[in-house]
Amino acid sequence: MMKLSTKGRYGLRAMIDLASHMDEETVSLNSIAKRENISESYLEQLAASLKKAGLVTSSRGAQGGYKLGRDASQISVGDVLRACEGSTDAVSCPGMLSDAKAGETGDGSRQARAAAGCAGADVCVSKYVWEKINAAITDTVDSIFLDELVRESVRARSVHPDEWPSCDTQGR
Amino acid sequence: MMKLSTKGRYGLRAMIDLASHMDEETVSLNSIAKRENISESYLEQLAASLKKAGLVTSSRGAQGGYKLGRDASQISVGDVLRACEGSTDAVSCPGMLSDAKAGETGDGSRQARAAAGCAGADVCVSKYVWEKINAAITDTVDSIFLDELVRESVRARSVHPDEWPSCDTQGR
DNA sequence: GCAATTCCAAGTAAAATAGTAGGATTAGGA
DNA sequence: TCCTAATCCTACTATTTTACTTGGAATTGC
Repeated sequence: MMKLSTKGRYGLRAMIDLASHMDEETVSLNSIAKRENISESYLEQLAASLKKAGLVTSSRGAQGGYKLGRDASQISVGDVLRACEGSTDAVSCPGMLSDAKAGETGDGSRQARAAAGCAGADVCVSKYVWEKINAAITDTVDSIFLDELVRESVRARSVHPDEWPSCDTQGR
Repeated sequence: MMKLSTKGRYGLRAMIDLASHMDEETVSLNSIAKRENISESYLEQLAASLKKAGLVTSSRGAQGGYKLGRDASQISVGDVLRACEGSTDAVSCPGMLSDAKAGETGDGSRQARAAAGCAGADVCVSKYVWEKINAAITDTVDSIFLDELVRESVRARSVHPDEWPSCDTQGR
């Protein structure tokens, strides 16, 4: 139902946590997992994606751990979500990419394409809508950077020192 | 991964189709299903949701069918998606609603709340992000109305009379 | 009455999600 | 040099959600 999965949600939480501990040499997944109340082994998978995307670097062995791959001001929420979720598109319609699988019936007739694709009157008008939705999401997530969120979190803590509103751990 | 499901996608297609046939007395699901290449029985379920939301009206029996519940210029894409999908929120975090299930452990200590909810440093800073994403989506879908899409689809058909780009029927 | 239609409630196969499990590898420190 | 803390890697699995299908009952125009 168009929900962001835990990958994106936990991933962002982990990155904010990491950005908040830039002073430390390295941050272990174990410490993030404890602070954020997320399964460590599940975090490992996210860390792998984040590393692949260059958003974090790691060092192995004892006293090893993770660091941000670049300054927090250069990492957008979109970067994180795309790394963890694969994409931030709410809709991707085959017609938007390559014309996947079209003409599997063997002939290239209009009839065949219509049967394989969407057919009929309104055709890809919905595509026009999906593009707008995707653009709105992209614009939003690409305009928020980690440093802003770290500042926001410091502020939130000082305003409500002993109030920890429950958030998205079991968000489904 | 934050995808709109077929409910929302088919639902919008069906509504555009219906809006394009406002001249007819009623439109049967069977005819929509054929034109849009969507399973009729699946459409029935969407029709039920759309009807519940007041977006369509129906008449039973032979020659029965559906009509738009109000003028196409008064039905937004957001109306349709919310009816079909339940919500358009990409993320809904428990903390945004009632404090569901908090304190199930029996005591109301901070430790317990932290364990049940999200705990630690960044707390609900992510919430700030989710709200922005949800607002961006809402703004977008609530600013597009069916009449615009009908006009757009008429135009699209006249510009590409024999090109039917495959769209979102098997969009996953 | 019969055919076309909406309406309704379950059931179901496939896919995606949200994890777990079990180890191999690496490196710092006692 | 071993021990321990850590990343890294691959696979497995339970649960949930999705995308339908099935089988009918109720309604109404012709």
